[in-house]
Amino acid sequence: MGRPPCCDKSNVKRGLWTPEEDAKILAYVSSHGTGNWTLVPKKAGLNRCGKSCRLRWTNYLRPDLKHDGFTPQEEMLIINLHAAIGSRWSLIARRLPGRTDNDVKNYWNTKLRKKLMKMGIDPITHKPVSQVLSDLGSISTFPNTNNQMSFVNNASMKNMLPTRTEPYASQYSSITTNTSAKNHTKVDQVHSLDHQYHVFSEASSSNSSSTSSNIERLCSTQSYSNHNPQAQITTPCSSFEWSAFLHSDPFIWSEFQQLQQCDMQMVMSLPKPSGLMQSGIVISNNNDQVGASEGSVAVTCDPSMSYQMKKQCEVHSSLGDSFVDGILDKDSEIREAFPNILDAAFDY
DNA sequence: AATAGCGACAACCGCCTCCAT
DNA sequence: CATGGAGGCGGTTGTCGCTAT
Repeated sequence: MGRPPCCDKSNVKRGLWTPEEDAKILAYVSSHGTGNWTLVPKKAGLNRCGKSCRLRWTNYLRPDLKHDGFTPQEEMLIINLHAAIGSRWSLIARRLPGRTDNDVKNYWNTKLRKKLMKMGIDPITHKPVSQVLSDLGSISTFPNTNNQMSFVNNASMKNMLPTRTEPYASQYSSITTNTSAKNHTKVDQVHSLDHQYHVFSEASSSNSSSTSSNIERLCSTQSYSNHNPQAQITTPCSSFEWSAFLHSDPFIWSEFQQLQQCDMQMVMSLPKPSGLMQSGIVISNNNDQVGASEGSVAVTCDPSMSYQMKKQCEVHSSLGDSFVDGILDKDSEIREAFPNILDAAFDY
């Protein structure tokens, strides 16, 4: 026995909205405000589902929405937040004023995912494709090796594989002597990211008794590392350096240089930029790229800029009011209490 | 000129969470 | 404490317009 529908689907209009319908919603909201969307269609004189009205308002009609294209800074933020928290579009959208979760999701699916794949980065794991392939190759418990081939045969994968020689494949292969890593099952490797996201879900539950412990487990950029054997042994002094990867590719490197020249003020003026510090962005104090921790992207800026960003991060972190902010705040606390925590090797 | 293919984006669907009762 | 409903969310589908053939 399922839940009854919120409205009579057969009698409500569906599909694209007309300007007249938009006007009715705007008029209704301007005089009554939002809330109780099930009553909106009736009161506003619309033959639409209340849920549909709410979506139309939140995704399109809201006056604070931006309808222009995404800026490079916004792109960067989306990529890094996606690397940190996965496809939690609403959380990501909250970091982008004027953007909705639908906007971000669509932009990711149509543009950014393809862009990353062209760069040779797996958009799901945010790892270099060669490493993803080597991870797959190392999983001997696959029923048959055709799985790997079907992965490679994916059209998009074909496009990116021959485009570059990726330097880190050998570097990753050189770090397989860690015994703790060997103790992990292959299944663990496959599901390490899934696990991370699962724990995020658990932690986001307000009444979960394990919330605090989960947050503590997640509250640093090592959340990947803690559960990913390969990442674990590469951080913080990973032999793989993103900077080398970025430098090695003229296309990518020129894009980063362009980004570097862009005005970072926009990023810094975001309501809660503290996410930058935790979502994988590593800010360098000099003009040389520094090796970012595994799964992150390094962004350079001049020292004063870096200081300003860090400063602002500190300010905003104290104002955190969301789940992510909670995690980030906790991270800051732990970093202060255990300044060397990122230097410690994790062994589970 | 017709049309197939594709990308972008709007909208929908169904599940989940939260909260009022 | 249990339950039902509203709203939130992520994944998927539909539609439109542009481009290549």
